[in-house]
Amino acid sequence: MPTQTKENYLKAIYYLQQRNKTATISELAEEMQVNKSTVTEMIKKLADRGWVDYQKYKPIRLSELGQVEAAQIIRKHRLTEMFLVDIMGFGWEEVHEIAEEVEHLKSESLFDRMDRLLGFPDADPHGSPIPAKNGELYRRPYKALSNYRVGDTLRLKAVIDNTDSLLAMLTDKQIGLGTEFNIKKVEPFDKSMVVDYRNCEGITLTHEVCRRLMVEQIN
Amino acid sequence: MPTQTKENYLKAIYYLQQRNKTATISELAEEMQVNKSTVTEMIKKLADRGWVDYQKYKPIRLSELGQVEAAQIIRKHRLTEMFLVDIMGFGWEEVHEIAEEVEHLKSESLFDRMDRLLGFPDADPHGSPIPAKNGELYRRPYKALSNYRVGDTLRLKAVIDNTDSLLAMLTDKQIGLGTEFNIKKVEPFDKSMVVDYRNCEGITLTHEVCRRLMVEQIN
DNA sequence: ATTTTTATTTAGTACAACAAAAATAAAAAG
DNA sequence: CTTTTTATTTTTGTTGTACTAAATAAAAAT
Repeated sequence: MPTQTKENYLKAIYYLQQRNKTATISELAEEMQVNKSTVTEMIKKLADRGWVDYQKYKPIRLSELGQVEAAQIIRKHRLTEMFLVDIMGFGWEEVHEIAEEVEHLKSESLFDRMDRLLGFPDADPHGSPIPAKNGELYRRPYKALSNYRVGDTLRLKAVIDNTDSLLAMLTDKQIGLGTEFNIKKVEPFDKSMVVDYRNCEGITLTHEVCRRLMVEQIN
Repeated sequence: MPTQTKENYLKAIYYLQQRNKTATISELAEEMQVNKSTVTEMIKKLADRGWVDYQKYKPIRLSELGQVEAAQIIRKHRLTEMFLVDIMGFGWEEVHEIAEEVEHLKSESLFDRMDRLLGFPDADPHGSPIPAKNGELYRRPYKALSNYRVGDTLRLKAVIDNTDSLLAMLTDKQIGLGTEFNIKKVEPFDKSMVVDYRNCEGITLTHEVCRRLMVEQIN
């Protein structure tokens, strides 16, 4: 059974792999805010327990086992977030921190019950998919809003790299999952977008924001 | 901030104090299933941090601070149990283990939210009182069913020393909080009681059971 | 007053998580 | 293809938590 720290390493590798197919010692050291030597040591331990495939000086990848282990932690995290929002009434910008703690609980029955009470949801409150218990995950092929152009109509399906402050801003602007955007203008200078949605017109979203809004096209 | 282990020591001292006004090294060693020397060492650390009043060879007591600290853990435990039963639909015999884990979470807002959703309950699903955040606790003056005699009518208000198997047995016998008992007979030989309740008549409860059923008299 | 019980001290183990500095390997640049 | 740079690993060492066994001391009981 991994400790909390080891679980956090597994998560970090999982996310890095998702971005870059692979993880490096340096990336992990940056991510975990520790010395590279600490990471090397830790990776050896994870390799010993069969959670990562590792040969020295080579990039790191999760093993089958580690993949499942990591996915289960992420499953717990995302189920918890969904539970906190849907059942307990928290705002979507409040739940990440709490879920960071709860995801390390061992009681499987707790998470199974959440799952059932929520009707076996397939995404968390930010639209991130919830892995199955066996580690499988259906990733939807959404693209970022920043990839579209004037005239396109898009529905918000997920927010990635979501920090509390980003989510709070979106809430403030009345943007949530399901919101439908019409792109009115794209500024060539800074790639910011002017969009309409709901009863809001001519709202400017910076590129930094648009990069994080994952949408599906509906026209 | 206490570690999980230290929190468990605080709880253990709290419970022992409740029974005996005070806790000893030996009792704690037995309770925590560790060597006495381990306990001595740990108690010194707790004393250093101001959670227990301790002089060597003398009995141990929680300090004001330790009292509050312990009460808060117990608050979290009991709120969690209540939440698991009332909101999540677990049976009262299923929740102790889960709550043992959840009680160590640091997110205050989670427990505050549980509290609110439950309507600020004053007892857990087994009738044990829930401490306030400041550590205060209103202990009701219930007595054990075993203290009463033939002809008395009693309402079940709490189950103490509740193990999962005891609770499962009570559920099986259709006994729950609020159940009203009529004492029909008390066997002098083994102090077992024959009682009527609901639609059940002539049910025998051993002394071991009756000692753990805390009741109020209603006639 | 001596024995027994209980508690403490001492000395040590094991493990987790970390870092600094030196050594080494791999990759990039010349 | 050698040199330089960068990335990684090794070595050595720290800190903290939780624990034990054996020796000793204090308190309680006979």
